[in-house]
Amino acid sequence: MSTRSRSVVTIADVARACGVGTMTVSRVINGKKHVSEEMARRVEEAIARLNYQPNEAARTLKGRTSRTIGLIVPSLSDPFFSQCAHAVQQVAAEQGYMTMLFACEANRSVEAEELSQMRARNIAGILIVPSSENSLEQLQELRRSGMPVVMIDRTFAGIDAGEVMVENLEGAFRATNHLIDHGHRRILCVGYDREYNSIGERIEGYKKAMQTAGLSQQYILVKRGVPIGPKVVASLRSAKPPSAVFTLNNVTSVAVLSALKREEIRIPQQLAIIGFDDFELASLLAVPLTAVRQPATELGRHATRMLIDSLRTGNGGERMTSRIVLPTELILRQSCGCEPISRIARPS
Amino acid sequence: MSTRSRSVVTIADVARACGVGTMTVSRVINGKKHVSEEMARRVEEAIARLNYQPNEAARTLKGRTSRTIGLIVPSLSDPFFSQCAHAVQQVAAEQGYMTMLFACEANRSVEAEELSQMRARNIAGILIVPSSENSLEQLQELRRSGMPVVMIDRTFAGIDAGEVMVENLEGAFRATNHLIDHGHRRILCVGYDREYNSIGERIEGYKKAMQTAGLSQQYILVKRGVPIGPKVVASLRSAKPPSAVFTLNNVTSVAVLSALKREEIRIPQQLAIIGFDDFELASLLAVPLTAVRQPATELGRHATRMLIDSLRTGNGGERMTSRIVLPTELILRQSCGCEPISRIARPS
DNA sequence: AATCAGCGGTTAATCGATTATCTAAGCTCT
DNA sequence: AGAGCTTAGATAATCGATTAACCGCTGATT
Repeated sequence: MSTRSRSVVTIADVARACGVGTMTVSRVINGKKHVSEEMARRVEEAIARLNYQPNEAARTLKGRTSRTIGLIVPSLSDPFFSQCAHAVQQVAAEQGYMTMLFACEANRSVEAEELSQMRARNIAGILIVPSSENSLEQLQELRRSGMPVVMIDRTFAGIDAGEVMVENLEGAFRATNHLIDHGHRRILCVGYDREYNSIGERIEGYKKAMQTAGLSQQYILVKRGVPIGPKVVASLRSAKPPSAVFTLNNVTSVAVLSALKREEIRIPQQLAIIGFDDFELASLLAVPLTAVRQPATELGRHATRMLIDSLRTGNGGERMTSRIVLPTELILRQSCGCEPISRIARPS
Repeated sequence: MSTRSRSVVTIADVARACGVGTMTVSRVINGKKHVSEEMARRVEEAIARLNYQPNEAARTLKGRTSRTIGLIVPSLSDPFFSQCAHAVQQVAAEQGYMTMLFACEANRSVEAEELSQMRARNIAGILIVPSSENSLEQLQELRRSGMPVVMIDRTFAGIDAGEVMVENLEGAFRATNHLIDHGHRRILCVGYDREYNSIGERIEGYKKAMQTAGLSQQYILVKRGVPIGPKVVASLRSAKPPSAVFTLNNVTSVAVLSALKREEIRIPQQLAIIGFDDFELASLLAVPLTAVRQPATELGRHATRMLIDSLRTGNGGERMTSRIVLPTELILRQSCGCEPISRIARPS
């Protein structure tokens, strides 16, 4: 017994307890060869008895890489991202990796700081839902130093990283067409900023549908932080009021719905609405929201597998331009004018 | 130029570039004394030029503790926890700490694994919303080894850790009384398991209100995973059907609302409902939900400050039985029979 | 009989930053 | 002038696990 009360059990303590060298213990821990079964049993017994646990910092320092992947999402309050994060954590855990989860809250300096931490902490690889162009350079530098990177949901051009996306254009196209099929002619496209390509693709989908139908396009696109609901309400009082809106994401849908409720505007009679990105409570809303569902869980799963693959094969140093694009699904509810299913099923 | 292309810039590289010893560089990085301003400038310039970043693993190994706190929550899909996590991350970042966020998804073995990782990674301190009694022993052991621990939202008896809670009993008492004030006599208390003391306290609040009013209590308490909505619906067809329900948390509220909607049961006419734990979309629901709001952000803030305080003062080794209890707030909407405010404000 | 291969194990170097200890120089004060 | 103190910096030990290099032994090969 030394005087040190820190009670940190090291590999040397275990070795001493068994009367062997540290290398032998290390071999047992890492399942390497050249250890007799008998010895392995003794060592394992000692590990259990002393409640020894390898110091991750030491392992990382020597091994140059931790068995940890970093996940950066813009926000945890958006269920789309939290669902995604959940999937990442599950798959990573199955594969023996820990996940460090960071929410940058769409703050570019926070995101930069987090990326910088990734390098400092010898993260094995990065999963990111990039939220600011500013990080591009930093990501590129990480790529150059051999760090595998997979981008989820959004991508930046000019960076050699994996990509896992959804069919934004197609989803938006179908959503817009659904409104057109319901007889709407003046359809407003609403959303926050267009700094992410995913939003851009959705806008393209809307545009394509409108053009194909020979309709003129109407937009309300604002910067993050600008209240968007009131603008939509105001547009209803304009000369050519829209009869329907297509909201470009979750947050927008909620913002618009709030404003419409506040103003007691009837959905879908006065204004129909269809949103990109579905969420759990969408079906319990005053008027259940028709929405384009994104496969958040699948997105997270695929991205994690892609990252871990390139970790395993060690080709993070090479090009890693895999790209997976997942389909979306249009969930029909009542906000676009479809008949409520329950009414059809059981007329009262 | 050596042959190593790993491109890891070390403190030695920086020192060499300035023609000084590593100690000097280290002093500059950590803002210690005994370095001339002139020298400090040169070193900082070299750090910037070489894009040097201290290796966190090495720092941790030597310093015995990382500037990282671990946060374990049961789930990320529950907005209460994600809001809380957000607050933790913010406060921690302000204080120069990183947050490792883990979601255990109420899985006890995952929680155990995560706690074990905490120790292996020399986490400075732990914030936890404990979800399984099984972790108690593990937490106690971590406490004994001097690791500061703060429990959020729920606590376990017999563990010497900080606690940041809400006034569960009081909140539930007021909620139940609100229903009683509306003339309800048969009030059903519904929720998942009672393995957390926070749920237990809410039940106590309900019980106290009912007893005080001389009413008899009715419960539906099920294990996690059991569908609870149908049970509530079934109770309406019993001999003594409840006229109101008090749901013990977020998840329960949503489950019950779903079932009521499916069965087309009118709220609050056929059944009034009041929930513990408010959420963003509560006001946009078909019938806006009256709920007991918990100060999730404040909870996270206080817990983080408490943890970092004990990290600073280094009294994590001592007793750390601080306890903060935050008040709740009853948010009146329409699910309990109150007049819709908008109707009052502007009769149409 | 001599060499070789593999097994089971030890010793010591290493990863990168921190830090105790030490040297040298500059300064004040009697 | 020399003791005493502060400043500026160097050297080397240290944290705990991994791993290259090495050693002695046994049994097989030629």
